[in-house]
Amino acid sequence: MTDWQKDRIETLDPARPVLIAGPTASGKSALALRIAEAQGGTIINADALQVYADWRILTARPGPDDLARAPHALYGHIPGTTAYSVGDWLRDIAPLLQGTRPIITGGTGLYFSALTEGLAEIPPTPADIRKVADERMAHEGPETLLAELDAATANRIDQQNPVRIQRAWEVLQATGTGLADWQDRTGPPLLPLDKVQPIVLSADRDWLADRIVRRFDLMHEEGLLDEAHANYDSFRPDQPSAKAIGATELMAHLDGAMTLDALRDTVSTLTRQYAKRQRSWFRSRMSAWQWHPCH
RNA sequence: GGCGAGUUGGCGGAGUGGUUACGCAGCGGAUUGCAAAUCCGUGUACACCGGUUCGAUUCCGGUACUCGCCU
Repeated sequence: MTDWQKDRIETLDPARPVLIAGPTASGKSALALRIAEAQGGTIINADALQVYADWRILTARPGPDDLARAPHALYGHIPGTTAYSVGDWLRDIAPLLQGTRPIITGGTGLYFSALTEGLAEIPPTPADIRKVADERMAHEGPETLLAELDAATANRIDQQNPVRIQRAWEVLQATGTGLADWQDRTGPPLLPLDKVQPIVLSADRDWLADRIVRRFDLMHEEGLLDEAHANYDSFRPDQPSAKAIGATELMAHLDGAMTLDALRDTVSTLTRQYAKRQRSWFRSRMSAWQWHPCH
């Protein structure tokens, strides 16, 4: 165990929940594991892609050895073909907060913000409405759906962002109430910040970039290509788990359309860019958290 | 040695006598339900030296380098 981790853990109250956010490849999982072993607790996933059953290696989900060291929850519990969102995650995590002390770990800023700041209780979008929305977006374009929104919502959302428009349209369509109205009635959070020990790991840009490349090599050694082969036949680029960075690229590699070196470069670049977006979220939305350098 | 083509920002790649090409990467940002998603913002670069011109990355000459063909 490295010194900073040991020092950090000793300051933690074993009775209170711990939240660990941080950019990809910063060592969140390792820290969570050590906290669980030292103080007890259940490690709960707060990563949007690690909930999926396929792509265990690619998404850096804990493996059998890790699972044996401490109780884990919400990892790989959703089929890669099933849609999943922050709302689903909040509903999944709610009952777990009653049990043993939670150690919530992940890189999805939206999930943490929803958990500690609250999320409007909007019913999930029915599959048929999603389908219509997808088709209309493709054929008629976002402008058409934007024009059908209520004024309050249209004013609030980013009108240049097609997925924002589609979400707002789906909510209005499915519930008859505008997204803005729903958001204005947002209830209290499941886990307010003052009830938890929130940690953000911060990593030096270059240090992380190097880790990201090395992690690809580790994944490769661990059997990334085997995992890709196993997923090959059922792979659909539009299924939810296909959003994992590297999934479509891995398929391209198996098809002979991309060399291993190109795959490595591409995945590293995409991952670095993802880490940058994470940093943006953390900086702007988690300034009240306890920031801690991870190296 | 001769002839020809070329030399544009980190990379790729248009173009013009005087106003931002653009794409990628990089950097910054937004983000209350597909978030590892999606979106927004951000670069005076025109090989070098002269000449013509009110003005040259763009025209002319030379130099250097690159590529091709020839000897």
